[in-house]
Amino acid sequence: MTDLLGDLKRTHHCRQLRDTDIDREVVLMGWVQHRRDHGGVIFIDLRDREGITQIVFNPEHSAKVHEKARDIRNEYVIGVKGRVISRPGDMLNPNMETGGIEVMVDELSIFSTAVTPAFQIEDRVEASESIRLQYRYLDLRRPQLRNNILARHQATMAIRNYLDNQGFVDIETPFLTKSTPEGARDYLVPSRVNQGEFYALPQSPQLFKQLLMISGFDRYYQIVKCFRDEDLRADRQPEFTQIDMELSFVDEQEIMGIAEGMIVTIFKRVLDIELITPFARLTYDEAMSRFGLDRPDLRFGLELCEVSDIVKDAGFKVFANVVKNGGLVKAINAKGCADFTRKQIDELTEFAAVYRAKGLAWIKIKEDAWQSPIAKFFTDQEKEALRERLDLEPGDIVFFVADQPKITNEALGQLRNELARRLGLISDDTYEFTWVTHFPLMDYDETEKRYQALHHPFTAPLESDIDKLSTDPLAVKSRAYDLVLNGIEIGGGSIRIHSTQLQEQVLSCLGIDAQEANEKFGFLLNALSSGAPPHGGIAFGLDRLMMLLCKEDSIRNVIAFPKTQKATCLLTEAPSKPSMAQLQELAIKVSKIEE
RNA sequence: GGGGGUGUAGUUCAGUUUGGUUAGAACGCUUGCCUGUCACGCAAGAGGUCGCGAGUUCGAGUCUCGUCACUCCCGCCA
Repeated sequence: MTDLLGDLKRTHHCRQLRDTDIDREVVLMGWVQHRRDHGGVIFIDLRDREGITQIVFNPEHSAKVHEKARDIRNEYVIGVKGRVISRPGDMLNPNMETGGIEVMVDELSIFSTAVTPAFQIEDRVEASESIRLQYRYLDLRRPQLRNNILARHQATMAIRNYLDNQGFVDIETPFLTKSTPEGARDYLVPSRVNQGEFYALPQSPQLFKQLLMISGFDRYYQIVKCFRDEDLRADRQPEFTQIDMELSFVDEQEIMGIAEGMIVTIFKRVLDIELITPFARLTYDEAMSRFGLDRPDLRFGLELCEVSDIVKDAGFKVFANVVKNGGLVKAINAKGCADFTRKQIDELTEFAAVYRAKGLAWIKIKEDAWQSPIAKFFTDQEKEALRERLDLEPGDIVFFVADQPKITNEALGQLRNELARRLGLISDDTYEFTWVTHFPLMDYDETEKRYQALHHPFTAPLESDIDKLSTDPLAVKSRAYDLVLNGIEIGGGSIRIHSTQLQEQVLSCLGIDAQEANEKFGFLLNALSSGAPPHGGIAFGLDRLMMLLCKEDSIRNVIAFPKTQKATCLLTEAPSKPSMAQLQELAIKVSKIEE
């Protein structure tokens, strides 16, 4: 039989009491973290959201309460009334915030018993992820996960405060909405009232926030769930949260400034770190050239260096042919790493192969000679040019990738990150931000044989590039920008197209004719022709941002109830099969049913 | 769709390379003892479908095939 709350009123939480509270009569409530029964005196560590306080049951103080306390087990939920006392002499616990005091219990209520938990509720005990997800309510009791969720709350409060001060209005947009043909796979929701038709859950509120600008709300924001039915990763969940913003009458600089201010506020509030602004800015072309990726990690050097011009006529046909066919030969000089073993080099080659690099050429620079399978193919002149370009000194090893530009950059850019990890060049406490700007407006989809928007079809092209839309679409740069933190994209946005005519022109470039455009985005085109202010916006991945702030390597650890890699919820066992009645109501026949 | 890793007690793992007696350890749990611990201590005890299924074998946790789950990555993710 468990106790009711009765007229017990909690007076303090479990991280609150100090020696200034000695002699005070208090009521604490919480979960039993540990019980230490000495036969006589019993100690219990009482835990709540805030922390832990030691409570004491002494038979000499109250035999009846002590007797009752003998039944208490871990994770029972109890309430105690008692007096704060100082700990005797050398019994202070400097490892606990409340280690100077304890509560001598006069009254004990056991609100709930608890079965033995599937795993111990302690940070030092790491259970497997599937057992943690199955008992997520227990996992969330662990300080690490609990603190992540609390930090997330701090972050969203800081965001709401900041954006409110900047004149942003929080407006909700629909979850049951229209499928957008471009982009990720949609989650579909069948309509009962309109049988055979489906809503889509939004991949982002993109179109609605642009409509809100046209409605004149001037500055909109929303901390909002978005849905994408694609395969999961450590930093990708099917439902995730964006800090979504849109502003009228602004340019890139103003949006980036406001976004920086928001990031600064979050870091101050969550980590008490003062970030320095403005953040670094790189153009897309520069990022690709120097780092190989559009999300460069600026915490270390190891920059990429193009050597196509030096090796284009080399006896090493692999390099020469790549250059002849429009490819790119780039290199990284890993300073002082000439002692890499054959095994290490093989591992790195394998690593590069993941990103479709066909090989990884290397040269070790020794005191007297170059040691390398390919050194013999270079003339002295070419060697000298490489030495100068790559700053080659004895003790260095240099890695080359030669392939089509996309592959060369991706493989070598990833190799750069991998080398930095292996060499311990990455500091855990450094936060290096950079904006990446001037993305290409579109790229060419080889499988579908058409141009595709890199960002989305509503992104404005650079004004100076508009005339290239018809002549050289791939050369058109956009007014899009990403914010990158430590090599991870945490946000992105753009100035939008606010002219119907330009929007139609871009859509036609993307192979979407007037009729199709009208079916898919007719409402947007109509709205654009009804008085659209110049506008733009940005959206941040709250989960990724929190992952970095909490030093986690998966966003699952900053989401209260995340899904597994197969997009299931182990706690609720979603998704599940619908009943026949449900399917009939929706006029849906399922073709793949196992019984 | 593809490649890698993992799966053994409630939990975390060892054992699998080279098949062979009763499958171990730590923590947790139960019981007893213990009045100053704080990851209390001491003693005793309970606890196993070796993910699941088939196969090879005199014999399978161990070998083979299949399958399921979790996880990392590639593709995919405007």
